[in-house]
Order: sequence, then C-alpha cells, then structure tokens
Amino acid sequence: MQQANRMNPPRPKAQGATIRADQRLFLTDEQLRAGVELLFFAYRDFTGDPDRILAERGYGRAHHRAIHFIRHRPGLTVAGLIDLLGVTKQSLNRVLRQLIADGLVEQAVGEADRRQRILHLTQTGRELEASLSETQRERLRRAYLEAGPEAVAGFREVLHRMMDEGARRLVGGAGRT
Amino acid sequence: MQQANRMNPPRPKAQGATIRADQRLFLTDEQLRAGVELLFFAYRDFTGDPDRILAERGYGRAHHRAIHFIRHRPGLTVAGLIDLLGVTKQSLNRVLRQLIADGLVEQAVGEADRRQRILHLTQTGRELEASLSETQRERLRRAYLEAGPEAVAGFREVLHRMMDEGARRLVGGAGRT
DNA sequence: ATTTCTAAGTCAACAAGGCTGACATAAAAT
DNA sequence: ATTTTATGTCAGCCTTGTTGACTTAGAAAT
Repeated sequence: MQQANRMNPPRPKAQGATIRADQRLFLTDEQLRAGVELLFFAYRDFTGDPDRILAERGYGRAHHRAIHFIRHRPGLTVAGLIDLLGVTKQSLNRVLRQLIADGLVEQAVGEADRRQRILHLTQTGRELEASLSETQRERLRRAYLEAGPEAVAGFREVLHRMMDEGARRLVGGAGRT
Repeated sequence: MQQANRMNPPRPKAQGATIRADQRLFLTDEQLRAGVELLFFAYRDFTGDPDRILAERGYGRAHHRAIHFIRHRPGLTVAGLIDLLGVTKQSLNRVLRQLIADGLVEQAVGEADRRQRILHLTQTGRELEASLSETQRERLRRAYLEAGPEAVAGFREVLHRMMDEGARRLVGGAGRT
C-alpha cells in the first residue's frame, strides 16, 4: 500500500523570470493533499481524549463544546452560544437541557434584556470542563513544545487564514485582538 | 487577556543558562486555549465547503472520507480503509455499499489474497472526489499562500506532533516530508 | 484433509447529534 | 396596541457512529 503520491511533481513550470517553481513547492496539489489528511488525523486524535472522558459520563462532543464556550465567554447568552457553535436552537437546546438538569450549567436572567438567559457553569461544570480541556491543552502543549515557538506561530497563522470571515471575529475569546 | 492571537511574535529572547518565563509565553493556558478554539473553527469551516456539495448529492462527510482515501491509496483494501478511518466495519459498509451501488466505487478481488477486495474509484467517483477536494485544497492554498512557506512548515510540524503514534504512520501515504 | 482463523458482508437495534417545521411565552421595540 | 425578538419545546427525520450475531469464502495451520 505504498506510493503513488509522489508522482505529482510540481506543476508550475518555468514561466519567465518572475516566479520560480521551487519557491512554490509548498503549494503543490500533493502538499495540499497532505495538509488535508494531516488535519483529518490531527483533529481526530485531538478530540479523542475528551471523547473518552465524556463517554464515561454519558455525554458527547456537543456537551464539551457547549461547556467550553460557556466557561470561556462570560456573559454568554443562548443566542450567542448558538452563533459560536453554528448549530440550531433545537440542537443546542437538547444538550443544554441535559447540562442544566445535571447541574453543570445554570442560567441567569439578563440584566439589560430580561428575555436573555446568561449562561454560566456551576462548580461541577467547571470541574468537568477543566478535566476535558486539560487533556487537549496537554496534547497541544506537548506539540507546541516539541515544535517550538516559530512553528506555533505558523500553525496559528495558517489556521487563522483557513477560517471564514465570520469565524475570525469569534476567535480568541473575550478581550482579544 | 489582551493579546494578539494572530501575529504572535515568537519570543526568541536571549537565553541565559536557565529558561525564563517569557520564553514560554506561547505555552500559557490562554495561548493553548486559543489554539483549541482555532482548531475548532478552522476545522469547521474547512469541512463546510465539501459538506455543501455532498448534501446536494445526498451524501455526507463519511462518503467524502471514504472516497478520499480510496482515491489516494491505490490498492487499498476494505480492512485498510477501516483502519484509516477508525470506524467499524458495519459503519463503513453502509457508506461503501451506497458508493458501489451508485457507481462511484468498484471492487476487485485481491491477487495475493482473494478474500480481499481492492477498492478503486470509477470515473464518476474520481470526478466527485476531485470537486470535493478542490474546495479544500483551494482553501488551504489560499491560507498557505497568505501565510507563507515558513508558516506552513510550522503548521505541518505542529499538526504532526499532535497526532497519536499510530496515526503518524498513516499520514501522507508514501514518502512524506 | 480437516480445522481454525481471517476478510468481507449483512441484519438488527441503538444512540448522538445534526436538521426542519410548528408553536408558545415573555419581554422588548415600534 | 402591535410586531419583533429570545428562548423553549414537541415531533419527526437523517447521518453516522456503536454492539452483537451470523454467514461465506478463502488462507493458514495442524
């Protein structure tokens, strides 16, 4: 099951004296395809650790995402969470209802707008969130450490530019750039 | 919480004999958390384009992954695909059966081992695969181009180190970077 | 040659987590 | 007073993952 990947030599061909082929080797279809697979495998392993912890408690990845954002976006409303997750109200409601029933999440009536429900974690919720994100931070920490600051900057740079316009504004949390 | 999540100037700093705290700013919990979110949003947008195309044809992400690997791993067997995807035989079978029925995938009896089924795409299958991966490569190409070769190297480096041992061997197919 | 193991396929049942559509209520906005 | 918005909920559907059980064909081992 080997091979058949490198039979895709750089296409650019010489085109005048402007751009040389070897300057764009990182943009060949083969390089891009490798990036696609890298993302697939890395993301799969990345979500694997918390998935195992969640399964023990009868939760899924959707619960993880919800409590992650509730933890890190103080003052977050239901509509805000829906925007962040990119899911429908009905879909979120199902997991939110569980989390509230289980005492991991609480709601408070919004001060400015009393229709809003401001979400926050309980102590129990914070504990679960911490144990979940710790596994992911640990994985990332190891990768960052091994790769070094320069690589990390590049990692973040590329990921950032991969995002849609809309998403870029959501990244980084509250008082970010 | 007031730092740039994008341009993330590395901290080379002159190091004495010991490691100073500011050399590890890229390893703070806050930086790591930002990385976690970056991955979430980038991956979500990254899979969004093909998802839309797939939906038009009544397929899902599982079909995409299957035809991707069938396309890029010549001689791939069913068991091999199961390993790559990390799903069960039953789960894959459902998807594979559809793809075969719809004439996107064909099977050939293995030469060495006639129990095996060697998977390959038909012309139609190759066309769909191309249109799906083109959207992803295009997104990645833009991000790579904007970020530059150095950043891309870092991107790949970090992703690679995020993977589990087992997955690293599967990446890139053949002779990878 | 017979037994055992393996690759593939299938059926059934279940769960998570997406989706749409329809509707209800309270509070804000007009 | 009316309309719009934020939230919540019911019902039903789909995809894609899971387990468990069982079959068939071919390879391997005894």
